Amino acid sequence: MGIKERKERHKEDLKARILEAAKKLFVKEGYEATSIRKIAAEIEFSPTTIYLYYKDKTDIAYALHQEGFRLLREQLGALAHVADPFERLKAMGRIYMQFAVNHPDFYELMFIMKDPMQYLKEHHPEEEWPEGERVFDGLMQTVSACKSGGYFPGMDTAEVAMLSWSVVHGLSSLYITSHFKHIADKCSSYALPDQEALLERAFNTYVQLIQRMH
Amino acid sequence: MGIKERKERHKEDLKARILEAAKKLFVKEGYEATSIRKIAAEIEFSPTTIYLYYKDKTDIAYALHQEGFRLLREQLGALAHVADPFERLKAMGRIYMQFAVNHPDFYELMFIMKDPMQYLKEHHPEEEWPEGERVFDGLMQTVSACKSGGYFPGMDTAEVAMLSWSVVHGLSSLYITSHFKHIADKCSSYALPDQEALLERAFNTYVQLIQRMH
DNA sequence: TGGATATATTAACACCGTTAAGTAAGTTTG
DNA sequence: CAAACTTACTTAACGGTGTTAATATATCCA
Repeated sequence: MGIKERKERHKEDLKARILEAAKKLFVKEGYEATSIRKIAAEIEFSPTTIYLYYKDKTDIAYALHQEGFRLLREQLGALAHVADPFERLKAMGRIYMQFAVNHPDFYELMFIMKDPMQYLKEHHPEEEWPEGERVFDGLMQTVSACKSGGYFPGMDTAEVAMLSWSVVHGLSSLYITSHFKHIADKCSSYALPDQEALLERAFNTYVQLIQRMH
Repeated sequence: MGIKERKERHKEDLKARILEAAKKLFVKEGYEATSIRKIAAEIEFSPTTIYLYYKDKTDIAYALHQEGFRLLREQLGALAHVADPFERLKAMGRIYMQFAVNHPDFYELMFIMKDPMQYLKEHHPEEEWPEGERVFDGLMQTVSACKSGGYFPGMDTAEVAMLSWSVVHGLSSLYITSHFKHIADKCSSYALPDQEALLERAFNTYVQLIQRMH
């Protein structure tokens, strides 16, 4: 029943097909609901086969997290057209938050959940996190360029980068975990409080703050 | 075998004893490892008894989250002695982050995990979150007092409050989920990067920004 | 051809949250 | 007083989870 005629099909790289199936389930039903057994059923293999290609579930979590970073970098690619460093910094924040809003499950896996970081601890004990470092480097470079343009005088580049990341992550994660929703009514003096508009406005407040450091 | 002589002991309020046991396990082993069965074993009752006092596990999660808020408000009590609103705002941020560092499991339950918010959606559909609102109100009042003192001219109180919360939450949560750890080496130009010191420095950068809005 | 090697399988372990059904004790009521 | 009812708790079970051990099957190479 399916377990027979699968062999005829291209079995090119089973590891890739497993990840593909995992991604499909993950996007549709979230991480928790993406069980090893369901992944196995999706590709019509026995559950234990998964373990021949991935050590355990956190291994798959990390692979999905990498997938998410590919997607994020794709979005960040639009920044290449923004010459002015301060405009680039602002656009970066907006794209980051946009990504969080559009792909909350991926965002969760990349920046909220502990599983992928746990994988790192066991497989790259030297505290390496290539995906995160790469994006953070881009942020550092942009902040550095802003400094060259007279922004952030007397401030440490890394500290400004960390703070900026924390701002957009704080906003994004409180939105995703729906913590914002429950205090949104206190935040909008007028009319209905569109969630995403609130994020935008809070971010603009941050932009106002750093704009004056010029 | 224990199931006999328990009745002699004070059974005052079993619901409270369940929560007590849950809290003990939770503090020692974290949320995931705190299973209904373990809680039941701890108080020497059958697992199903738990369900006579708590609807399901997210119900217990919410109770623990409330416990965490009691603890946080206790820490925030020290703010009563800080008269100057801007100093109070700074102290508030530091106490908040200190709480996250000292009680990461509670912090996770209160501000990172979805379970307690899920409970809210089912039991208080009117978007109420008393614990969160209470703390956020305190923040709003402090920001408002700062405005009266000339800070944040022309800025919206709620937006500044949201941003400030996002800053300390962003820093705290990235620290707890150990995302910071993996880019810490890029942040400290010199010597070993004490994690908590990094948080402090990034927060100070934020303070620098808002200090100039005066 | 025969043996090693890789690949996939079945069966099982030890958990989990949760529900249905049953039991024993205490309380109310005729 | 005894029967009916209620309360508090239990046992048993369902359907799921991640993961490991043991087993089979097919492929490749000597």
